[in-house]
Amino acid sequence: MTMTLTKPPRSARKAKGDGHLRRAEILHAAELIFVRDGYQGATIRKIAEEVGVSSTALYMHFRDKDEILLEICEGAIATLLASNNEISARPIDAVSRVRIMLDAYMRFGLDNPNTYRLAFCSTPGQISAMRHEVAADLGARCYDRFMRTVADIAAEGRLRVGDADSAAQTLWAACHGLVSLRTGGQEKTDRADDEVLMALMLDSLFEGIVID
Amino acid sequence: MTMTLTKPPRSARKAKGDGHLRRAEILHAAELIFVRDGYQGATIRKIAEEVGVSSTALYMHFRDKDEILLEICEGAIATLLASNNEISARPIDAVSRVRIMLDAYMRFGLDNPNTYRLAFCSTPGQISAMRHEVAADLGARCYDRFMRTVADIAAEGRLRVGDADSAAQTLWAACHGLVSLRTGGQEKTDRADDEVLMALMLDSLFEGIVID
Amino acid sequence: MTMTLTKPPRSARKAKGDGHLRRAEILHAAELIFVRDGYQGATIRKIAEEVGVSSTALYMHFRDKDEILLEICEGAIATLLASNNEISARPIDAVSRVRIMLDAYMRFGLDNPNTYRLAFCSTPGQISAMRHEVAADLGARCYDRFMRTVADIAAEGRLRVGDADSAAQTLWAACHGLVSLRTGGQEKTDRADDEVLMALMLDSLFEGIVID
Amino acid sequence: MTMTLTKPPRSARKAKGDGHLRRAEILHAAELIFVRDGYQGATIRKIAEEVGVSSTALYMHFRDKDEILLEICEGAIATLLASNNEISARPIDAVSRVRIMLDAYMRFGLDNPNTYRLAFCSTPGQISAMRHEVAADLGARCYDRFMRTVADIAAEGRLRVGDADSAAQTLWAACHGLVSLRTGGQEKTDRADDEVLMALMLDSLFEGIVID
DNA sequence: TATGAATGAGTCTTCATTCAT
DNA sequence: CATGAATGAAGACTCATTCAT
Repeated sequence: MTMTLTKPPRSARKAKGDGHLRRAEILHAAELIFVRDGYQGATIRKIAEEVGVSSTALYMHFRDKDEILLEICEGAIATLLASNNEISARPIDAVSRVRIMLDAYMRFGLDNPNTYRLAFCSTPGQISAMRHEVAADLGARCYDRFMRTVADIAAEGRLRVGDADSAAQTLWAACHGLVSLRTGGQEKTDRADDEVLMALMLDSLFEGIVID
Repeated sequence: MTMTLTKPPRSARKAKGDGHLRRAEILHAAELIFVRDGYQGATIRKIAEEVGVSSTALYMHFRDKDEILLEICEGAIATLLASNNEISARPIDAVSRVRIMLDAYMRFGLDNPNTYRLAFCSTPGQISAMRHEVAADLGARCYDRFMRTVADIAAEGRLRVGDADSAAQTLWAACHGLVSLRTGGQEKTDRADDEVLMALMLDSLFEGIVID
Repeated sequence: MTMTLTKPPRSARKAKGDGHLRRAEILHAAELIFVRDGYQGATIRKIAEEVGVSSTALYMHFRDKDEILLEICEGAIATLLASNNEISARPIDAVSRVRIMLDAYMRFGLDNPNTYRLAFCSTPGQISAMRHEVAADLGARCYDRFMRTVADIAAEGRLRVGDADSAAQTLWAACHGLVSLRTGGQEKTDRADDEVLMALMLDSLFEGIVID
Repeated sequence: MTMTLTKPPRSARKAKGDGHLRRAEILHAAELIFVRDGYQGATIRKIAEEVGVSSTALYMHFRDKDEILLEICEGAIATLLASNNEISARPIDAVSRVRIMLDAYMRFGLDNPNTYRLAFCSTPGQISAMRHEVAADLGARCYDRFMRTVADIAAEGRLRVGDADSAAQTLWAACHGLVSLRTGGQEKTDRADDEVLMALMLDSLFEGIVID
């Protein structure tokens, strides 16, 4: 029921030499800085320094700062979309599919905390509006894929609430919260293991945390 | 079972004379700016302008920018701590107390979205490390209060999992996720109402979202 | 028939201390740089260095770079407008008034070459469009004052061409050309004196340079 | 008495193979950019893009940016020099020759506004000093040719002032002023036609604008 | 001959912060 | 208590130019 979902190396087709290597390098460095210093704290200079090139060099590969950020977001969301598409096609019952999707979602977040936080914890308005649409569209399709699977549960009559959209949002939000807290660095004392928490989260959501 | 928990208006009178009034005024203005312009968009100058004084004046009352931000966070967390303390003292069963705590927590977040995000969604490193400890400490006590109440459920033998800490983290994280998504501005289409989602979240967590 | 017309010191009413002194200092320095390095070559940094302050300091007195440039232009044009207004009110014949205006115009240009070139030799589009209107309006009124005086000549039936506007533009343009060349640094060999050229220009324009 | 004097189109064929064609192509493109974006707005990159080659390629043909600019200026001035030489050889009276020269001069400026402004309205210091000499020398010969023709008028005893140099500078300056204003974009309202102004300028200069 | 990648210097501008008053 | 003036560091971004290929 679990599934490891790490971001692919972004297809480094080095046919034309190494042009795309630098691009990937920059994206990687940018992600590192984002975790460390937050969205706005990730300056062009810091990223360039991390890569080991001059600030100017970044502008050869990306139009502006937002393009870097957005590309990371898009990559993350696209990965999740692919994941959701794949899982939704599996010939198993709807409840299992939803659980697996959520599990994959959380694992992705915990495995790629920087990318995750950038893509899912940043306020819009921090990114250029125009480009934001692309990411928003991908995200919408990603959520849609998930919501439709939740609707399958409803179709089986197994949903405690009739509204598939509400149920989907609730489930997604809960898992998002787990990743968000665990990757936010808000170290609470005596933290249980990620695995335990993920399993408990899914169990709670589907079957309840208390015994009647 | 619900409980509205909005931060008090912090007495925004423009009356001169008392130093503490000015301090409160500044905090109030700072919060407004946070709502409008986000974390890093809240500059000292904007805050000063909102208050109607010079930038320099802020330094009469606060050591630096972070101190303002941190004080707001502390206020938010302190409010929640008070809430948790009050609820935990109610002569009702543990499950109800936990539900009410979570409900109050979510309402607080949705009612004070930017204060919430500032306090609970910002990465450390965005705020001066030293001062962060104070907030972290308050947050820990806040969480502790909550966790002990969850432990009460366990003591009643009604917890599906023995580990109260894991359960508490899971519950808190799920509710945090809801607030986080709803206040993050990642507008998904066709959103159900906040009230519906909050209720559904609690029901799902406690009793499960699917029917066996 | 001549008239010295140097820019006034910009009314340094130092009632409120010395706030306006810095402003004047900056304007003065900016003018110097403009002559030396041209319009776009006059950077904020160079101006600040000339004044002896940091670049940042300029922003306390001017919103942005264009505001500095524009203020200089406005001052120059306003001075000319005042000159034209004063001369047009003199109780002498129209031809004399026009000659004196042109004379004053050329003298202003030769006495304040930097200001002059900035105000009259820079292409629009080099300055923020919005602010440009103010200067354009002043310039229009300045020209209008002149043109009306030329129209007085026409009313006296002494204009070789009926169209006062064309005549006015021609006269103005010719004198502008003299100032432009003499202040442009395009040192031609063996240059006669400014005084000689100015007189010759006016004589030629009004009575012709050749003898029939 | 008029004479159209437009710069030749400089053979903008894209055919590869000959180095000199490329050079001409670049000069042609550079002129286009000057018209569109002005002196400093004409960047190497824009020029290269217009030509359809990389920025680096320009350095195969020109030492640096100034060399391109300067070559355009030289071309312009050389064109004028050729014009002046041709006109000065015509078997007509000196006054006519001077009028035709000035007419050709103004037409050249109005037909090639940006080349003109580049060559005749830019302050030295905007262009590398060393290279400026070449253009200055050409300009001097150009002016010399003109001045000698004015001297012919003086030799005929028809010059109102004995000093041919002063007269030549005055005439040239006046016509320069017309072109300068008309190409500077300082749009005054209700502008008469270029043709009218040019004719009026020449008539005024030679015969006077007022009637005795 | 041409290029993609890179760079250092420089552009305007904004920030949090300090100091003399 | 408050301020106007000032500043150094930093922000994103552009430019002319170079170098290895």
